[in-house]
Amino acid sequence: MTTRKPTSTNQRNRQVLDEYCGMTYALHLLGGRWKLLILYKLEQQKRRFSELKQVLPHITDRMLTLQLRELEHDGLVARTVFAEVPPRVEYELTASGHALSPTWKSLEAWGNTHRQATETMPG
Amino acid sequence: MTTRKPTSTNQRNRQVLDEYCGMTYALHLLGGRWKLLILYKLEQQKRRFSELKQVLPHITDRMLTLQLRELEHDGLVARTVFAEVPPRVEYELTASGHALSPTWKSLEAWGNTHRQATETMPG
DNA sequence: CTGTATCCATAGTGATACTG
DNA sequence: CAGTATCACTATGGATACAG
Repeated sequence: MTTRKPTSTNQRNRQVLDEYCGMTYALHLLGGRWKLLILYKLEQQKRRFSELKQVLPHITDRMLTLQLRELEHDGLVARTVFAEVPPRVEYELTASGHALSPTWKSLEAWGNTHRQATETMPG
Repeated sequence: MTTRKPTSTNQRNRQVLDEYCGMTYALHLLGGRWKLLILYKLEQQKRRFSELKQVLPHITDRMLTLQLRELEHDGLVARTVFAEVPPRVEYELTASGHALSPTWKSLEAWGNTHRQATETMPG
């Protein structure tokens, strides 16, 4: 039975999250292997589906679609379909998406600093 | 065979990460359901194992131990064992752990803002 | 070109019982 | 008190084939 629902990732207990802060909420929106990377690539410029695949070399069609859908659902990415032949779809960040910039700059800075501080660690 | 190694979470392809930035590196150190919460609780004050269990009501012994070990291994948390009876162990943030404060304040702020902006969204 | 459907492997998490 | 061991389940991610 199990009622499989593979069309959505990160749909864990929201109840648990609600007990905590915006931080945890944010982490769940951003969790997973690809979302931050996608956001990062879209911050630079708006891109088409195939362009995202090129700048995210290891991602599969399925995962890109899935992650993009969730990002769209969560209001971080806007999707524009052009009624053309061949079909064209463009993705770009919303205001909320762009508002994340300071955060991940901070996170990136911390990551780099901490990485250096522990660079002798085995991989 | 599969060589099960359940003692460590978040040990995915580091190769993929290396292509990217400190942000992604940081996300892998911080990923998972509990780490940010643990860090958050430890920033307020140093705590014992049982005290952490109390402030993290839904966590299991196993997960708390696992996450704490990784945090310790990654240099974010310091563990102090007191040779007493009954045993006492205290956890506290390292300098690197504390250095994350600005980041998660930023993330939390974004989370709260975005949450309000989308609060009409269905759960 | 931009996806969707199906099947599958693995990582992450949790429940429970047991130990120094 | 502060863990460890074992087993099980679910979510996440991936391969491949197919479709509008």
